[in-house]
Order: sequence, then structure tokens, then C-alpha cells
Amino acid sequence: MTSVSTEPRDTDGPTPATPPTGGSAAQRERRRRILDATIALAAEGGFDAVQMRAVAEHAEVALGTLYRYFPSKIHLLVSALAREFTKDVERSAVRATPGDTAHERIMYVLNRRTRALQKQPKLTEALVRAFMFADQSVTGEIHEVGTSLTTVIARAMHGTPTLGEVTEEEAAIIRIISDVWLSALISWVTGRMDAEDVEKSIDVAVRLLLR
Amino acid sequence: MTSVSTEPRDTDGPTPATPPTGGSAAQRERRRRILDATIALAAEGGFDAVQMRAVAEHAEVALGTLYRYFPSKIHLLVSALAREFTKDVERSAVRATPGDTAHERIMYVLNRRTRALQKQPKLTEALVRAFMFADQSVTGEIHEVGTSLTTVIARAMHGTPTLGEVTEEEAAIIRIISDVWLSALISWVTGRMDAEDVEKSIDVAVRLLLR
DNA sequence: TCTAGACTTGTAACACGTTCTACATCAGGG
DNA sequence: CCCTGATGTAGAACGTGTTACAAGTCTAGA
Repeated sequence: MTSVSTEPRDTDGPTPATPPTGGSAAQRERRRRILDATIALAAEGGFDAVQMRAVAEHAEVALGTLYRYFPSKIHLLVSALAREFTKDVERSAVRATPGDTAHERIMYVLNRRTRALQKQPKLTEALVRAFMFADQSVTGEIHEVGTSLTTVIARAMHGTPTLGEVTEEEAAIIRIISDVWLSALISWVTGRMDAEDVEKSIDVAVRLLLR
Repeated sequence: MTSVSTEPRDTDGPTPATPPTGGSAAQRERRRRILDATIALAAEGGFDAVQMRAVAEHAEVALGTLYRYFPSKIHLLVSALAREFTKDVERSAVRATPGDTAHERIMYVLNRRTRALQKQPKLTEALVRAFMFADQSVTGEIHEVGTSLTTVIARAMHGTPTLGEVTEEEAAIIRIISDVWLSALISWVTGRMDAEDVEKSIDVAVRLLLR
């Protein structure tokens, strides 16, 4: 966790942060192996266990290559989070969310995601802490995560897998719900809330916002 | 209050995390110098500039002593944040908050604090990132910060420096506002929101929650 | 096929958080 | 007044993120 506070410029060649798409098949394959290794190590030992040398070894790439694909440990972990969230979004596009009211549907998607995260506490700790620690240089990846989250909530709010118009007020409400969810997740990761508290705090927020 | 929660506590001497009060005068003085040095370095160069060796040198204590007082860089920074917030709370207890409605009063205190933080972007970056990165071992200090924040908001909500009863619903609303504020602060620190966005997002949240 | 340049690899080196060691200082009780 | 244990000091040492570098390998185009 050093440097890069104000000057993100470097001798960048071809891959500023190696986007998921593009590159040769071998490169996409390497990228996949790296992210898989990241998830595996994080799931087993959390943030501290995701050591760059270990990731490189596990993914069978050289350390330098790892850094060419992901310029820092934080980029790496946030990218892993972005990949997981993107998968969820694709899944949520398939069919309508169950629930009769917006409240029920939002709680359904958020609780489902929350419980999935809680099943892998170490992984969640790693991803959430990386997300929270990210600085300016990770804007792109962070934005990707934020977009996924708001998309899923917006779909749940409307109850349809396709997204119609979202009013200004709805967008504001969705942003607040995201904030509360993230905040609750942090509290859970750091042991200041238990699983029940998380669900309850989101439920209260949704109720207050959707009345 | 400062008790250590889960870990296998070892040969702990006298100062598990050196609470603000207690200890000899020389010790309180050292603690003050350390936190002052932390704030000074953070204000100048942000999170990365708060290097333990530099803090120790600036505070004129040995590195080992610094670690005796604060067991990690994160503890150090979150403690600094807690000290600043506590000062604010004491100030806010002196007189009533200006504003005719709860909305106005809450916006007044939060905007004042937000603007104070924005005047020292580097310092804010350091404190906010430390707060977000904190793990389980920093629960005590984090809780202190959270309490300060909710106290100030609760006072503003009621418009009186003394705290009367706070209903369950009010407490929930205050928690959500805190979440939104923190989240906005992160976005600002990482360059994803500008100063105006921060104020606006809080304003929207308060409006939606207090209707 | 040959070659230039990009991409990978393996490894060493560096920075900073953290821990450890050996010694000095100080305060209090006999 | 001295002993003793806690506290402080100075500095080395260690681990891990990050960077640097020399050499091997793959690919596209002449």
C-alpha cells in the first residue's frame, strides 16, 4: 500500500489495468487464473492471505506479470469483486425478482447477496476491505461495482429484469440503500454487527425510504 | 471500554491501547505529542505520509514507544480521528444548533463538519481511509467515533444541546444519515464526488428520511 | 523464414509496517 | 541508598507490497 496519491502516471505499455475483454486468448486465460487464485486465497485466509507472491505462484504467472495485469493488490481485489458482482447482475437479468412490493423485492435481492457473502466470511472481509481502502487510482473498478449494485437494486425496485426509466428520486433512494448496505457489510466484517443486524438495518432503511 | 475483544492477549504491560486519560502526566504528554505529529503529517501528505518512523521522530519518542502507545498505524489514525471528533462533540454541547427545522439543523452541523474536512483534504484522506480499513482490533476506537457522530446528529435533530429521549425510529434515521455521510466522504476522498455532490447527497437523504 | 518488439519469467532490491534485542532511565519500596 | 521492575531509547531485523532488470519466448509482419 504505497505511493500513488497524486500522480498515477507510469510507463504504461499496452495494458493500463487489463480490462476483462480484449487481449489474446492466452491473456484472458491468465487474467482468469489470476482472479481465480485471488478468490481462492481470499476465501481461505482473508485479506492478509492474498499475498502477491502467493497469487502469482498459484496462478502460475511471474510476479511481474501479475503486476502488469493488476497494478496493485487493491486493484486486484476490487477487480475480483467487480467480476463477482457482474456475474450476479447477469444472473439477475434472466428472470423477474420474486416479491409483491418493491420493499419485498429489494430485501430479497439484498438478503440473498448478503447471505452469500456471509457464507464466505474471509472472502468477504478481503473484498470489502479492499473496496473501502481503494484510492483514486481504482476509480474505474469501483465504479463498475457501484453500477452493478445499483442496477440490481433498480431492477428489484421495478420488479422487471429490464430497466425502464429511473426517476431522479428513485436513483437517490437506490444510492442511499447502497450506502447503508455497504456500511452494514463493513460493520459485519469488523464484528460490530451480526448477520441479523445487517438484514434489520437494511430493512429499516428500505422501509423509511419507500414510504 | 478499550478492552481487547477476541485475540490471544499476550504479555501486555500497562497500556493495551493507551486510553486518553490515565497514566502519568509525562505519558499523557507523550500521547498528545504523538497524535499531534500524526495530524501534522497527515495534513501535509495524507495517509502515505503518516509513516511510523516519521511520527516517532516528529513526536520525539522511540519507535518502540510509539508502538507501545498505539499498536498499529490504523489504531493511531483512528485514535486521532476519535480525538478530533470528541472535540467537536464537546463544542456542540455548548449551545443550540441554528436552524428552524430538524432538516436545517442537521444540514448545518453536517455541512459545517464536511467543509472543515474539505479544507484539509490530505488529512481527511488519511483519517477516512484508516477508518474504513480498520479491522476487528480497532472496534473500541471506531465505536468512539460512531458515538460522537450520532450524538452530534441527535442533538441537531432535536435542536437542543442536551439529549432527551431518542426513539427507535430516530436512532435508525440517524444511523442511516451517518452511513450516507461516511459514504459520501469516501466518494469525495477518492475523487468520485465533488464538494457539492456531497452536500447534495446528504440533503437528499435527510429530506427523504425526515418527511 | 527471419526479425523487431511486445510479453513473460525469475530474481534481486527497495520501502515501510511491525517485531525484537540490548541497554538506559526512572520511580517506588526495602 | 540501592534494588527491582516498568518504561523509554536506539537500532537491527523481518515480512510483504512494489519496483527494477536481464534474459527467454511468442507473434505479427516483411
